[in-house]
Amino acid sequence: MPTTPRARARAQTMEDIVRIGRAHLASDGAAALSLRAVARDLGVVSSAVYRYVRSRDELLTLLVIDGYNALGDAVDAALVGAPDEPRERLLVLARAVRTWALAEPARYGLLFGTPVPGYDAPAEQTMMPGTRVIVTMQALFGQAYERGLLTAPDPLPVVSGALSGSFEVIRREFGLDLPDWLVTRGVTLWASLFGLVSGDVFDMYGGGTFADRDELFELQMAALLDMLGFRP
Amino acid sequence: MPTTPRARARAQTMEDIVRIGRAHLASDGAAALSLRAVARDLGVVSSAVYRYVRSRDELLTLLVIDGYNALGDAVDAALVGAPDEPRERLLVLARAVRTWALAEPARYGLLFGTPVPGYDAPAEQTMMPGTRVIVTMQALFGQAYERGLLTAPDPLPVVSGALSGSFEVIRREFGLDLPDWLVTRGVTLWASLFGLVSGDVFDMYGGGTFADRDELFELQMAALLDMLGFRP
DNA sequence: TGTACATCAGTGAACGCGCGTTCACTGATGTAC
DNA sequence: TGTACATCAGTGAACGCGCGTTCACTGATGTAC
Repeated sequence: MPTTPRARARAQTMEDIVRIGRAHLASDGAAALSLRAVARDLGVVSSAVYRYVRSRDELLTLLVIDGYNALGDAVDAALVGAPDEPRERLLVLARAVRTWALAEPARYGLLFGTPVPGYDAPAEQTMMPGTRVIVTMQALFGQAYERGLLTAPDPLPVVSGALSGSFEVIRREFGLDLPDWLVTRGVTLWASLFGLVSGDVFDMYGGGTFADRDELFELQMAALLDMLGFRP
Repeated sequence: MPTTPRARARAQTMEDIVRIGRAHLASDGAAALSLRAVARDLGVVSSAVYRYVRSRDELLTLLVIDGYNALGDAVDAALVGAPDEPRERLLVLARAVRTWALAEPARYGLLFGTPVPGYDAPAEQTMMPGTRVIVTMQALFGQAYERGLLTAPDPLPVVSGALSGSFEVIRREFGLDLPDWLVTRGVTLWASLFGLVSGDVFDMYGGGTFADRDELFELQMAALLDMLGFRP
């Protein structure tokens, strides 16, 4: 894509900045991310970084987008070889999220942890990459539903008109025709999955409480997939 | 308790330091918490704070303990007036956690969000207050089980010897006799609850995605309590 | 193909600000006789 | 009850470090004629 040497050098430097930023995120956390430190590692005077990045916040935004895409790519890659069976594919997706999060705790924290004080991710830029995983999940909910793999709760939960309207917007956006109860349970699964993963990554249970966390996660996911409506 | 004027003044100043620290946590985040800033607000020269607190990390520890206790107190207070019905009491507990978290996002983030880089909470001091809510939950699981309100999943999940051993330790520590499947589902409920709450507090769904988040939370909790085994 | 001009990456100094922690000190409060 | 001494809260200066951002500048790269 970049044609002239200068343009190629620029693209390379841009990549380097994000890579170095990632490393600083991992070692010092998002709040301590500093353009001066990035410049030092880049081997350049601090003001030079401003040729590439308008401000510290813009670098944070680049890292947020980079993180969402890395997670999305990891999930997509894991699903490529998975069997065409919605429950199994949801499990594969969940495992991929957890594995990525455990391997990249700082990036995971940037995306799903405490917000960075004084920083608001610009929705126009982060929305698309930020919804990749939930979009994939929704599609799998749709498949499971169409194939009759899900049992509706009995009695059906009562959803107010206002909230049902929100669900309708989601249905239209994703072009999926899921009933209200499934949207509800789907968003419950989604939020719960991030609870399980955060519990592991942020070490919410004490260090040695559970002998085998991988196994615990499998059991937890099984419980949550039952909750979604898969017949046991 | 403190008898001499000097001791009373000391206790008061200690309280002030924690109170000011809480305010800074809320406005600037844990990573930016600074003893100098606390000293400024306390109306005292920066080195004076070292008469009360050994280091910045020690102040963080005080705030962690303070936070866990505030959450524990909020939950206990909510349960005082609640009916003697395990499912209802679990709902009340969950609502209390969420309400507290939404009212105190910074403190919630300190306890359950991204770890503060370079800081490790000393387990000897934070363990006790840190487990208050889960201990209360476990007791409610126990009550529900004894009263026959819960249906075991069928088939029962298979738990390895190692993990079952971890469950046994928990059973002994809390003096409760819950079967493995219930410990599993209990810890799933616990982690999922914090997923739902984090989703709300850290704004994981976009701002206006759901018309009524309180209602959504009720629906989500209903789904999770079904998952635990309450007959619908 | 060669020249003139425009673009751009990177420099170095500066502004004004923040931080944690140590240290020798003063003066007030508490205690033992 | 009074005095001598010990304890302790708070001061102010200092050390050595960090940060984001702006600005006028040099020298290399790219482009239009």
